[in-house]
Amino acid sequence: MPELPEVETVRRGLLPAMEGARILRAELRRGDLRWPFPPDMGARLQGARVMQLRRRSKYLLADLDRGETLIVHLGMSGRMVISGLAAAHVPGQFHYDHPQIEKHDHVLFHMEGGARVTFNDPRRFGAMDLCPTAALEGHRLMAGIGPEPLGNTFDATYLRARLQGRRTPIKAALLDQRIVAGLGNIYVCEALFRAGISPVRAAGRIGPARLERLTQAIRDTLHEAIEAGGSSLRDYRQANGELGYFQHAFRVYGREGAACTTPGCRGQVRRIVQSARSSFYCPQCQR
DNA sequence: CTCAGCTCCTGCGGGC
DNA sequence: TGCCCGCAGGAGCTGA
Repeated sequence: MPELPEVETVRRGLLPAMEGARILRAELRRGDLRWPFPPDMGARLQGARVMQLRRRSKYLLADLDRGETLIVHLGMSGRMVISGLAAAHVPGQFHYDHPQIEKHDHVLFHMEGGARVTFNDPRRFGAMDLCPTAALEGHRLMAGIGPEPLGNTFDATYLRARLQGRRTPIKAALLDQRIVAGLGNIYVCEALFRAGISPVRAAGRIGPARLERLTQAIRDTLHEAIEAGGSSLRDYRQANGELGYFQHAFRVYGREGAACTTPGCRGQVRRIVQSARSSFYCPQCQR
């Protein structure tokens, strides 16, 4: 499910329940996700205050007092579901209503203030770990991750240097988190479409002007998706990171056989498989 | 170093 | 209706 815009949307949705609040209790309903939790994770979280909730790439980072940071990855199917927060804002409602535990509810954060944040992940490709905040950049999951695409170190010059001489398809290169952080299958397809670049083109054989267009397309796509996700957040109780309204704005992803949306283009969206994953593109206007 | 392919896990939708 | 198959938004690991 979640690429950078979805994780950012989840982060913003979680802020009212988590940032500044203490974790009264972290209820671990199993001992692992993709990897085992630290054996004492529950104890290390209990009573800790979330000083700041950040995002790096597709990771949520909760900086705790005590000098540790909780690292959360949502994998393919992870969600963070808030409940109980509304009660504090509804006059006359004096008790917190939490839904029943559901299948795949793996970790429950019982927050100070009455909210509950439930981590649900059917496929369990997600992950959680604790790391000293000062050592975060060296954590095995963080080390080597490339620049944030919405940050100011990501530009055509950077991309050109990183892609130079690479014969791998640009699609695969953009999915490589070491080159640029946070992109996944959907937004790579969408950005390549907007930039008019074929997903099969060798990464090192894209000229500077087209790389400029590509970096701008990546930024635009992500910004618009975050914007759309944000607008679906008005009801924060449903701030679960599901694809927001932006999915209706996909131009190629999941639209195999549909007419290309480029004005004047007679092309049809095609689906091909690259490194075992679907790529959607218009063969007419993506070169 | 680079790169393709496999792998973890569950759920869903389409075809028969 | 039920079964089987392919596919799914991630990314670490292996081996060529």
